[in-house]
Amino acid sequence: MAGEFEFFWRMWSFMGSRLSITPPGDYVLWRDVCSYGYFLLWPNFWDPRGGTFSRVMNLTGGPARVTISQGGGTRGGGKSGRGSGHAFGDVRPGTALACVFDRALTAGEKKEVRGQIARMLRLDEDEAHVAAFHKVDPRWKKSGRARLFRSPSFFEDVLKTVTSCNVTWPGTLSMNRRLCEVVGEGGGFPSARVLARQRASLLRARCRVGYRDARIVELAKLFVAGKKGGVDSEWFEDPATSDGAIHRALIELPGIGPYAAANIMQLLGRYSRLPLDTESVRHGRAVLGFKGSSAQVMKRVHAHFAPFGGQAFRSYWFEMWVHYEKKAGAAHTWERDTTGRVFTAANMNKK
DNA sequence: GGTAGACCTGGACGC
DNA sequence: GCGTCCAGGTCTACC
Repeated sequence: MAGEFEFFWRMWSFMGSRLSITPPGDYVLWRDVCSYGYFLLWPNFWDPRGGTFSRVMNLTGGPARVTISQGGGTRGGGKSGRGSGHAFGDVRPGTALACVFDRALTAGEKKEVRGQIARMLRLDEDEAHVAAFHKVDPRWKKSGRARLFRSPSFFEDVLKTVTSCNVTWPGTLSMNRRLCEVVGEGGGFPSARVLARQRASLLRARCRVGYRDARIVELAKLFVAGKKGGVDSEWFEDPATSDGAIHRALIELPGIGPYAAANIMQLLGRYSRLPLDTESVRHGRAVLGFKGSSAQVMKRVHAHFAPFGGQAFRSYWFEMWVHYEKKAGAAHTWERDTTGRVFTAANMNKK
């Protein structure tokens, strides 16, 4: 009997789990994943030829790699008329998402990973939510753009934002890759618990995070402390918490200033504030035609998008994203290690 | 409240 | 191959 049990246990472990997730009726994987720069940051990987997204997920029973496709994630030429050049571009919106894992998951892990995938892909933003945005800014109704890719956890979103501050985009790519390779379990993004145990000097030397080292460890410790005097993720994710309270709490965190706080707020689905940075100034000058000092252009960009109210960030972002795509091609065609390194305005200007 | 300078890394550039 | 300069947002000190 013991031999039979071992045989079945081995077989069960060897076979990877599969999940089917029904997204909102207008959901398009290639459009809604390749909508924000974080889809290019490790451990995330978008395969522009296959139309699949994969990464290592941190689960209770250990790391597990998932590959997500919609309508099979087929290869080859398509007839989408969207310029995708891929069959996955023709997938009917709302088609079920197929999630394939590299190991068997327990029932508890399946529930856990469904929540993480829903967060990452913004599956909570249903058709009515999208329509509310398009009502305010109809420019994006035809393309259906509305959802912005984010991380499976609030902690990863905060860390990714910290690694995007005061550094050029290739530096952000490098820091995220090294954090996953050096500290992450099984190549996944390091959890708060793991990072809280690290020495700042190790993060600086091996992950090349520079002066952010101590701030990252401090942030991780705050997330581990949670409700006990630290960062209570549930409170931040609770729609009942006011924008003002969240902004005040974020600014108090180490390494989080006005730009990072506004960016984390959009990652929490709160789109009223604009994370204005040097890219915004370039956009203000190059696309909107604003003149003056950086501070003056920033003020004008802010005023320009103010009429969009609670949707300001998405109007601002898609305007800038479309500008990137005009220069570098559609985002779902970007290779992480080539176009994905140079798509920002700062790099395109150098060209 | 506004401003200046330090903080680090990686890439570009000149020699 | 080496040295120098620059971009990038946050934090602190100072006015």
